[in-house]
Amino acid sequence: MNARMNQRKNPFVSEYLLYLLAASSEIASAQFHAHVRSQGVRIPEWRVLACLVDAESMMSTKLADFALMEQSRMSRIIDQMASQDLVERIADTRDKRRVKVRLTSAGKVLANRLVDDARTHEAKILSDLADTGAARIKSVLQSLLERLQNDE
Amino acid sequence: MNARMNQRKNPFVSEYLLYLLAASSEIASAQFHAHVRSQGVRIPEWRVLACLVDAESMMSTKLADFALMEQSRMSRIIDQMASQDLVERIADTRDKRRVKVRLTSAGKVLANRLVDDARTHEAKILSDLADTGAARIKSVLQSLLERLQNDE
DNA sequence: TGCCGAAACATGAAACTTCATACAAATTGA
DNA sequence: TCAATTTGTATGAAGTTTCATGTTTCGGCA
Repeated sequence: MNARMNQRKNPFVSEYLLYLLAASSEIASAQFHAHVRSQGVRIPEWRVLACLVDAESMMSTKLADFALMEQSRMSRIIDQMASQDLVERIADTRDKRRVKVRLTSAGKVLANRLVDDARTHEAKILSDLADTGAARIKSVLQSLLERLQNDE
Repeated sequence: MNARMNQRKNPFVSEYLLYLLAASSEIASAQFHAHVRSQGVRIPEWRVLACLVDAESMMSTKLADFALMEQSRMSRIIDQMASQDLVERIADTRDKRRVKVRLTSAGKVLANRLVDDARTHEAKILSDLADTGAARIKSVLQSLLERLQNDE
């Protein structure tokens, strides 16, 4: 099923950093995403839940930024989540252009449940990696992100 | 402008492995993807080019697998690339169900050019990372991928 | 203050992706 | 051998995402 075996046949792609990143992300996420969907939650919704779980509320643009999606898409995701009573839009009285988004109590319950599942799943991956050169993967990625952000 | 700054505000997400992977991939790729688009090539097409650059030809299903996309989507991408004369479908005489895809000579030219650009871009990222804990990122990701593949 | 450009969101229309399924060819195994 | 199953690919219809743009509200500054 999954790609990237027979690396020998693809010298370029199988050693190309951006491919390794995309493939790792894709494959690693696939397992958990299946779980998310089995709970009736779509991936973009899960991202919103995950971003809001630690924040009282967040401006919709910033949410889009964190959740790695376009503003217009975020706008529609919020629509859908609002109609499921998972989040609500709050007017910002300081700046009337802004819309803050926050979890409803049903949203919080769902978000906390999924975040727990995510932590469990992550722990499993990390423990599989424990005896591997990949053990420090999180800090490696954090450094990469930091660098990437500095030169844009 | 990109997310993930102010990590303090998002304890969960900013330390969650799958998020770090997705964000790194997304952000790191964004720069190069802009270049790809500026050449009139869409991202899925670039992936196909990159996968084929080292292979004489590849079965369409395997191509979808490598390029991290669904079979039905790949089928349509191939349509479009074929109509641009970048790839061609070849019947497999051994197994008539199969369709092999290979680059046309125009496709090869484009693929080689973009792969060169990709290598240059990658070298730049890696050299920015040289003095960082992230320097061994490629082998870290390769280990991760290997592990991920073993337990599916 | 009043004007102008920018920022935050929302939304229609076009484009793209997914899902389910269809069809054909190969393989299995009774 | 041949029915049943699996594999490889294509495609319609439904759903989603993007792009361009509209509206509203801010902020800067002459």
